[in-house]
Amino acid sequence: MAQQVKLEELHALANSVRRAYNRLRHSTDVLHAETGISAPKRTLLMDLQRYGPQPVPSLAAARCISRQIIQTQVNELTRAGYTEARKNPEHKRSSLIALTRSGQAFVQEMIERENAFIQQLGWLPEAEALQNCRQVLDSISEKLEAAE
Amino acid sequence: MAQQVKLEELHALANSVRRAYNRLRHSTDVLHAETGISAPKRTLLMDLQRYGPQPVPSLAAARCISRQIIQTQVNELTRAGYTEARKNPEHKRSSLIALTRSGQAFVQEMIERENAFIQQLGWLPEAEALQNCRQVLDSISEKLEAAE
DNA sequence: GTTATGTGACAATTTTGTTGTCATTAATTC
DNA sequence: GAATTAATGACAACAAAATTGTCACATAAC
Repeated sequence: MAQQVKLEELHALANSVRRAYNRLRHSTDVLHAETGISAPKRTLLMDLQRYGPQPVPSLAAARCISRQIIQTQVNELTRAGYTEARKNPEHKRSSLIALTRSGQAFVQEMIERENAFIQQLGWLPEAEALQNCRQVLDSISEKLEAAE
Repeated sequence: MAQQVKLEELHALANSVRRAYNRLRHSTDVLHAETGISAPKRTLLMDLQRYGPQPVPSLAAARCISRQIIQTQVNELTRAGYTEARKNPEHKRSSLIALTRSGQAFVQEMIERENAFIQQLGWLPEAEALQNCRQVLDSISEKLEAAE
């Protein structure tokens, strides 16, 4: 019985995650529209900033999509000067994709644009609530990841 | 300064939402692969069960996408017997999309398949943590929605 | 009654992602 | 060390998902 309640709570959370994701994607699409960089590429750049340089297959695995599409996006971002390939000390064949100076500046601008937008909303949840929420989501992601 | 920390916490949460969304989508894709119903359509069916019958434009607005794509999906789901159009007492032209008996059964099967999978993971966060997390996500979604 | 709006239908296009293949290079195994 | 296996980048064909634009028509607003 208690289990039943918990399961429903989890379904409800999954629903809220989808809702937040869609809304977040839409708001940032509008906010960064002028940059001409699509949502998948923006996420890629953000990930590189947050997690540091990574090879293409690892970027693909993190998002559960094929490495081919990430490769294409990276190629285009590299052509645009936002990313570059660096030597990988661990694997000689698979180079690390890293933000260039220009890419770092681009990410910084995105963050500042988002910060301004958030402050314009004039509201934020408690920092502790945010942290707890993040922990729950991350632990779910990790569990699902491990279940592969 | 404290504001700076909070903003970073929010960016981190947005990142966790994206990560959880992708992982969730992948896991459910695998779990429901045999049904042959795509993720967008599954979400549509789930939404109809959770929120009840709704007109097409409202389903589109909830997901921040054009009404045309929802219309197409609804048409296909109706052809498959999972949804049907019902008279809308509020708007005479825009009918309510509802789950048929067969659609309800399909959703029920999905839920049961997911429940079995969750229990197989042998783990769940605390119900209270889930609830708090959901509240934070929903309040963010609502704020973004209101900011349109 | 006339105008404006919202909705469903259809079509063309773009974006995003998958799948398959190939050559090459690195890692593994013997 | 040689042979085999696996991983990576590049390319191509294809499929899915979503956008944009247009049209007809019924409803709502004026």
